[in-house]
Amino acid sequence: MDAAMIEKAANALADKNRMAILLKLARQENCCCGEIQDMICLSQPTVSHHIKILVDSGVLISTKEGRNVSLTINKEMMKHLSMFFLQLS
Amino acid sequence: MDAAMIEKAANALADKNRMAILLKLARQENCCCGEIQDMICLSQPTVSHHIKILVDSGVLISTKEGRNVSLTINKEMMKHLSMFFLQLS
DNA sequence: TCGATTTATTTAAAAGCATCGATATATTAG
DNA sequence: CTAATATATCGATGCTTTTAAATAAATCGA
Repeated sequence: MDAAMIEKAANALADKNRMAILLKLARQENCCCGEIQDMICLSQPTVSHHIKILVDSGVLISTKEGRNVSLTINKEMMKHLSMFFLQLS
Repeated sequence: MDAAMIEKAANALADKNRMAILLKLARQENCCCGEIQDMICLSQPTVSHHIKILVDSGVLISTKEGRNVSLTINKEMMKHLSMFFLQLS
C-alpha cells in the first residue's frame, strides 16, 4: 500500500456525498445504486459519478447483478487505511 | 469523531503535495515550513497554503517558535482515522 | 534601528471538480 | 419485439482549488 493509493482513497472520501454513501454501506452491507440515489438528493448521473469515483479508488467494490449493480465496502482497503494511520500514530 | 471531521482530514490528504508533507513529518518528527519548502518544488505561498489546510483539518499541529513555525503530525487525529477505518473493515 | 529571514495574506489566472439534462446501453418483463 | 427499469456516458456550466507574483507582518541579528 503506497502513499498514492492512500491519497486516491482519501480523495474519494473528501466529499460529503461520497462519505454518506460509505456510511450507508457501513449500516447496510449491500446496496444497489438506486437505493443510494433514494438516500441522496442528487441526480442519477451525479450519483453514478460519485459511485464510480468510490469504486475506481478501491473504496467500494461493485458487482453487476442483472440490471442492478451491487455495492459493498472494500474491507481490505479499510484495513490498509487503518494500518496506514495506525503507523502514523 | 464524526464523519465531517474524517471528511475534512481526507480532503487534506487528497493531494500529492500534502501527502508528501505528511510523509516527511513521519520520517522527521519536527520540521519548519522552510524545510518542507526545500523538499517540495512549489512556491513559498503555495507551500504555506498547503500547510494551512493540513493544520486547519487537524492533521498537523503547528507551534510558533521564534520566526519559525514547527510542524508535527497530530497523532490523536491519526488514531481517530485509524479507528474509523478499522470499524469499517 | 536597519536589513535579513521566515511565514502569511492578497489577488488573479488556470485547472479541476460537482452537477445536471439529455442520451445511450443493458437487462428484464410482458 | 417492445416497453420499462437500472446504470453509464456525454456535454455544458458554475464553483472550487491550485498555483504564483506581489506584498505584508513578525522576528531576529548586527
